[in-house]
Amino acid sequence: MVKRLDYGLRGFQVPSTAKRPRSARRRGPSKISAEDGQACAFELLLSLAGKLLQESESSASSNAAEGNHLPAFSPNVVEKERQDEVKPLLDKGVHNGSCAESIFMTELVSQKSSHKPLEHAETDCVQECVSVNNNNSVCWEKVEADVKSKNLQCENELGHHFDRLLEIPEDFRESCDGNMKSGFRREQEASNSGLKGSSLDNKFSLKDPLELCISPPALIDSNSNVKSPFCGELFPNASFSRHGNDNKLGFRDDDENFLRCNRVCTKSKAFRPPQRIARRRIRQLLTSKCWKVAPKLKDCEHSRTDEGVKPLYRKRKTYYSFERSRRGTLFKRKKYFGRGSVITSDGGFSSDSVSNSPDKGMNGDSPNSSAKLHVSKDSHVKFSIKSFRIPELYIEVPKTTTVGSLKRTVKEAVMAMLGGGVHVGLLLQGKKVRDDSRTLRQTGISCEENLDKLGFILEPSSMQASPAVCVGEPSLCKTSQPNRSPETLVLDSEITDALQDSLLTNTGNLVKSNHDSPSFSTDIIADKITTDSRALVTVPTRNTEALAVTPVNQKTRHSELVQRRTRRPFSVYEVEALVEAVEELGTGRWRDVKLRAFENADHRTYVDLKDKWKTLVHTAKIAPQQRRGEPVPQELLDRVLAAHAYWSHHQAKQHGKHH
DNA sequence: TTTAGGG
DNA sequence: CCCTAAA
Repeated sequence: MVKRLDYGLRGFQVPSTAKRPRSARRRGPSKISAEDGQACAFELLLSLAGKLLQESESSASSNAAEGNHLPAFSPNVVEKERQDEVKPLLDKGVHNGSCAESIFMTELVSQKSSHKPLEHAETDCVQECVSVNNNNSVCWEKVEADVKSKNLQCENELGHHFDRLLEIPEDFRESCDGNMKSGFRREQEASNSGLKGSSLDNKFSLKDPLELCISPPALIDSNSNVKSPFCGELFPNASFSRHGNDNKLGFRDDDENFLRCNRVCTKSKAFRPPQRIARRRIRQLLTSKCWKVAPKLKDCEHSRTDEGVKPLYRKRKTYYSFERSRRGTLFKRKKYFGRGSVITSDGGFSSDSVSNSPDKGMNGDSPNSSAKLHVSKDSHVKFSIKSFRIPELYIEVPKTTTVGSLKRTVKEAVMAMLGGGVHVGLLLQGKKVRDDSRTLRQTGISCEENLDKLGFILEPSSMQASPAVCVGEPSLCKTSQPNRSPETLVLDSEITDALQDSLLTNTGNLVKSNHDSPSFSTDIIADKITTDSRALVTVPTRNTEALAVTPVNQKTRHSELVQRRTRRPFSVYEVEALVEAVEELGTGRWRDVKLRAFENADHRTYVDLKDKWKTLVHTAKIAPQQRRGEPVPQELLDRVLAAHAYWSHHQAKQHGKHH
C-alpha cells in the first residue's frame, strides 16, 4: 500500500452539524420537538396554578397582616425555621426509615390537633399549601413567565383536563373554573390563622361537588425549581463524593469534543469511554418501588440534612440524577417521595384531599350524614386533589445547558408521561376499584371512613396492567408491579420503565424541595402550624427523603439507563479519512486510526471506526443498488476493498512486525 | 484500554 | 451502534 505521509494531517473535521457532543446528542435538546403540542397541557396546569397563586397571594397578603404566624412564612424566616426547627422532626423522621414518615406525621398531627382536633388527622396534616404564601410570589413568577402566554386558555383547558382526569363530568368544569381560581383565596380568607392552604374545611364548604385544588408548588417544582422534583441535587454528599468522578464525568460529558484536550480524565478505569458516561437520563420510578426500598436505605440518612443537601446541590447544579453503579457503571439513586403514610407522594388523592369536608350538617341522604362532611347534603362527595405529582423524574443535563433547555427537558419528560393519555385508577383501601358502573356510594367512596383510603392513580394509558400505587393507605397498598411494556412512553428513547409507573395523585402534600428557592418550603414547622388548627402542616421537605439514594434494581434498570447514541452516519469526507488511515495503518490498529484521522472527532471512537470499516467492506461487496444512505464514491469503496484485501493478507505479518 | 466480533 | 470476551 502506498504510504501517505500526509495522512496524519488530514484529520477530518466534524461537520458543524455533528459538533454536538455525543452526550449532548443523547440528552436530547435536539429531540425536543413534539413538546409544543403536548406541552400545552402541562403548561396549562402551570398557568392555572399560577393564577391561583397570584390570587391567593393577593388575598393572602391581607390575611398575613392579621395572622400572627404569617410572618414566619416569609422566605427568610421559613428557611431559617426549617433549619432550626423543622429539622429535628425531619431528622427523626428520616432516621427512622420508613416508619419515620408515619411518626413524623403523627407528631404533626398531634401538634396540630392540639389546637383543633382533626377528624382526619392523617389526611389533613400534610398540606403543601403552606408554601403558597408570601414566598410563593417569587417562585411563582418563574413559572408564570413560562406560562404567561398560555394563561388565558389555561382555565378553560384546565377544566377539560381535569374533567378528563377525574372523569367527573358533571359540573366539573364549572367547579374548576369557579373554584380553582378562588380556591386558595377562599382558604385564605377563611383561615384566620394566616396559613392559607391549610383550611381544608373551607374548601369543602364550596358548593361545587368536586373541587380541584391544584397546588402551585408542585408545579413550580417541576418547572422552575431545579432541585426538588429531581432528586439529583438532593443526594447526600457522601454518596456523591463516593463517586468521585461524577463531576468530572459530567463535565466531560458537557464538552465531549474537548475531551482530549481539556480532560485530564480521571484515569478511572472503571469507566467506559467518557462519552458514555454523560447521558441524559430521565427516569421515573414507581413511588411504590421507592417505598419498598426505602427502609433499606441507610447510607442516605447521614446525608439527610439540609446542610448536606445544599452543598451538594450547588455542586451538582443541573445534574439531576447521577446514577452510577458502585462499580463505576451505573447505579441508581433514588428519591423517595414518601409514599408512606403521611407523606405519600403527592399524587394521590389520599385521604387528605378527600376526607375533609366540613360538615354542613345536612346530608339527608348520605349514609354518613352525620359524619364529617365528606358527603354534602346534596349527596355529593367532594374531592380535593391538591396536586398531581409526576412520580419521579430523573434528569441529567450538562451544567452548561441552558435553563430553557432544562425546562424543555423537563417538559419533555412530563409530556412523555402524559402525552399518551392518562388513565385514572381509583384505589379504595388499597384495592383498585374497577367497576366503573357502580356509584360512589355503592363503592363505599362516599363513606368518610373510606375516603381516607381513597386514592387516585394516574397511569399512562399505554399501560396495560395498571400498577397500583396507593396513596391513602400505605399499608394496604402493596405496590404491584405493573406489567410493563418496555417501549411504551419512550422519552427520547430513553425513558425508563419508570414511565410505566403510574402517576400518583396525592392529596396534600406537595413535597417539594426547595432549599434554595425562597418559594415554597414544605417544611413548615408544626408548632407554628399548630397554633392554628387550620394551619397547614407541611411535610418535611421531601428533599430529605430524596436524599435517600439507592441503587434500585440496578440489574434491571441498568440497560434502561443507557441510551443508545444517536446515529451519525459517516460522511463521505469521514469515509475518505478513514480509508486513507486504514490504508496506511491497517485494519488492526483502530486506535491509531482514530488518533490519526479522527483525533478531533470525539464522537467517533475507535470502535466506531472499526465498525464503520466493517460496514464499508460490506458495502463495497454488495451491489450498489443495495447500498443505503449517502452513497459512497465507488472509488473509495474500491480502495476499501483493496485495503481490506491487502491487510487481511498481511495481517499476520504486520502483527508480527509490531511485536 | 484496545481488539475483534457478534448482535 | 452496542456489548463483551479477550488480550
